[in-house]
Amino acid sequence: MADELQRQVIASQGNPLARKLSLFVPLSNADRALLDTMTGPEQRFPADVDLIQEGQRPQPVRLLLEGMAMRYRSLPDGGRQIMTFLLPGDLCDAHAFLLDEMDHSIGTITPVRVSSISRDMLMNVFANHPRISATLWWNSLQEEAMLRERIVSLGRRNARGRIAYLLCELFWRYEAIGLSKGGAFQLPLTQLELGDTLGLTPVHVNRILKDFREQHLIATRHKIIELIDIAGLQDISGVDKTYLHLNQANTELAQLFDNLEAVRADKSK
Amino acid sequence: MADELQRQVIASQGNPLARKLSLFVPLSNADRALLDTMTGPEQRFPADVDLIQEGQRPQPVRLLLEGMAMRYRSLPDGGRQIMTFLLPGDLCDAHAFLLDEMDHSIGTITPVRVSSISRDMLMNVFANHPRISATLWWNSLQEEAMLRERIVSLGRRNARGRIAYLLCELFWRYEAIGLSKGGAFQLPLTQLELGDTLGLTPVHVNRILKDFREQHLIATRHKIIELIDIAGLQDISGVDKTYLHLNQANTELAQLFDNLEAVRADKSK
DNA sequence: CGCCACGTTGAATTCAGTCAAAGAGCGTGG
DNA sequence: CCACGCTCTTTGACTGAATTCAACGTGGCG
Repeated sequence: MADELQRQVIASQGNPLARKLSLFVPLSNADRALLDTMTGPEQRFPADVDLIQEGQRPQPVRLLLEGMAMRYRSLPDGGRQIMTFLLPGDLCDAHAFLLDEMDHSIGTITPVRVSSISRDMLMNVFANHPRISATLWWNSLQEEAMLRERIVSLGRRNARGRIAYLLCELFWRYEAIGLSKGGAFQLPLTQLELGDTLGLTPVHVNRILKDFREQHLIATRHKIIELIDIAGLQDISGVDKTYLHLNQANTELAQLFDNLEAVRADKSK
Repeated sequence: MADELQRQVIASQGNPLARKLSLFVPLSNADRALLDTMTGPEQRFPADVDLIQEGQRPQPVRLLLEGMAMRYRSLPDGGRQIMTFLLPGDLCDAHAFLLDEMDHSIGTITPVRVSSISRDMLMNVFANHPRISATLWWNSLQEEAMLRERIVSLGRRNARGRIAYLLCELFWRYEAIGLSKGGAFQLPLTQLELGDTLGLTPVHVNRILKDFREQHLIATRHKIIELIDIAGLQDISGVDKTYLHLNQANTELAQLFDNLEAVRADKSK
């Protein structure tokens, strides 16, 4: 317990990428230093702009430092499906740079601060730093797990379940990166955006949120939402937190990567 | 027709993994030889069994050689959501071995033949064979893209659109690995399974398939389905084939990996 | 043959969507 | 400072796509 607290204290400092990746395995100071050198100068973008659009060639990997963004796809009929929300510490395309063409867009929801990681830097990390590579890998596994959970939600949960699930996921993710307070966190999404995420109309989202408020499951003020009864929401959605794989590194494997790193270090002497 | 498809399965021997990965970049003979050495002895499983279950620790990566399997999740209410279908050449968990616990199960739909790739072998490939690593990477990117497309389908398409989309995806995937003939391929799924994939009841799936048949969009006999009017199905679903990223390697990047490989080879002399 | 899972069809029900309109919040500019 | 315009939220009445329930058909297999 004390260990965990200690780790959180360390984790909540400095580089948002390091903070995020340390959720997987503890990072050494050397690791942190390396991660600090990976990111280029900071850029800012306003709300409601696209960082990259469907059909474009992927750009250097971007790291979200502050604010909220989304992966989404525009449909022929004018509709939109939001697939993922990007929170501070998330990488915009940890790997998509292998592909010729984006199959979705990334747009800002709030004003954001981002920094870029060059391809060369990333290739260097993959070639020479197995443990950091592993954490980046874990990061994309977690993303994939979130996509699967979204599929479960859209396929098998009703409107109440979907909304309850999304609120839980966002809360857990904000909590993990130290951006929650009690059960409360900043939720800058409109009801239209919630609907476009969950396959619901904004009207219906509104009705369900009203219901949740009346049942004292949540409270909202301005752009802050408080999950008063997380257990209740979990129950409504049937979601199980383990899919986020927080602090669930396969320790045996992490060890293996450490060894690989040690071997590399030896060779280079 | 069934015979012909079956013969195709047998005829298209050679390593299914190599066949799949070569969809991304052309593989050299050395690459193919390496891929051949990666896989262990063949195992067989009957239909309707789990290769691995939710909550278990991921096992050595499995490669599907023949048959069909699925990733799915069982829900507290007894329901099931199928997230992905695994076809010959697909890896069961190219990377999940980094995690402590599976967040979903993998079950067979038909009898299958699989072989395993040991962790050591995989780590070796990642450490020493950048181009193969890149193809494996592309493979998981493609999987992720399919998950996103599923989300779009479940979130924004009606029942007709969802079914049309799934038929197109399966056709394109079978076609890519040489297991289709004209617009026809083996579809061993029950209508219940289709429903569990698309968030629909089997009853409704049945009605829509009937409608598709009457509109001469598809024809079914036994477990073979023929997409008579693929353009029509695409139109109904609004799906765009590019999300599968077939033959869409970022050539510039592939080159980069080749160079990296060359440097490695030099060093080892 | 007879079982059993799967497919098919019809009728009633319901959850969520659609349409419409009014209210609330917020930035901007007069 | 207020008025305007805009977007977002809220609410009600109606509609409809998909579900549910129920029954019957069918095809493969021991």
